[in-house]
Amino acid sequence: MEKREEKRKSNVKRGLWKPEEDVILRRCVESHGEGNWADISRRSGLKRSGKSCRLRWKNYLRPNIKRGGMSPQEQDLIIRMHKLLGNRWSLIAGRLPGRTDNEVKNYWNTHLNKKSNSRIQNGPELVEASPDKPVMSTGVRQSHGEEVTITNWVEETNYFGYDVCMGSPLPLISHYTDNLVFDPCSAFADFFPLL
DNA sequence: AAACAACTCAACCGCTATGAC
DNA sequence: TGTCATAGCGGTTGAGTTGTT
Repeated sequence: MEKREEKRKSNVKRGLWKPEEDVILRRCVESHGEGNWADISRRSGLKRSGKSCRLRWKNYLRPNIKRGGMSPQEQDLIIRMHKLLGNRWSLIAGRLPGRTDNEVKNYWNTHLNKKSNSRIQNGPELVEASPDKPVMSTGVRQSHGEEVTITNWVEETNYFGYDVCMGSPLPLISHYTDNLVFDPCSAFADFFPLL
């Protein structure tokens, strides 16, 4: 029997979460804490895998989660970060308070991918990151692509000089007044924490 | 109103990283 | 050092929704 078929026939529940399941999971996490998802899965009595519980909590139930449409600032930041990092959704989401990697990824695939492509077509040729050919490496997941030196990366992306995404000589630090400021210093610290 | 296509997004899958033993 | 269990990540799927003919 196929592995996948075996899983489907097991008694682990899958599919959309019901509101009552959310309530149970929330109570369980609040009383036992985040972390041991296999244990939470057992304690909750929900026939969900630990993995499924973790995902549901992380993407929908945890406090301070932000739902709804992306602001123009958020869109802009996603495009810029994607230009630098490629499909490193968790890193990108880390700079968007209240947004999850899954949400950022979905938003990119459904909305911004086209927008970004059209910008690239209309603008000058740019260095582009991709999962296959990352412009830089964070050193967090070395299995993804080859390492490049910081110097090469700065040269390739023109990181500290120009707006890489738009291909125009705009300063990277935006004028936005909220916390969605693309600050190269903090971004650099995120990417190279040991330097 | 019905049929079909296109889109959206929640959830799942497979893989890698990490930590405990 | 090797093995196992678990967490986390990115890619993919598929059900539901919306738009078009």
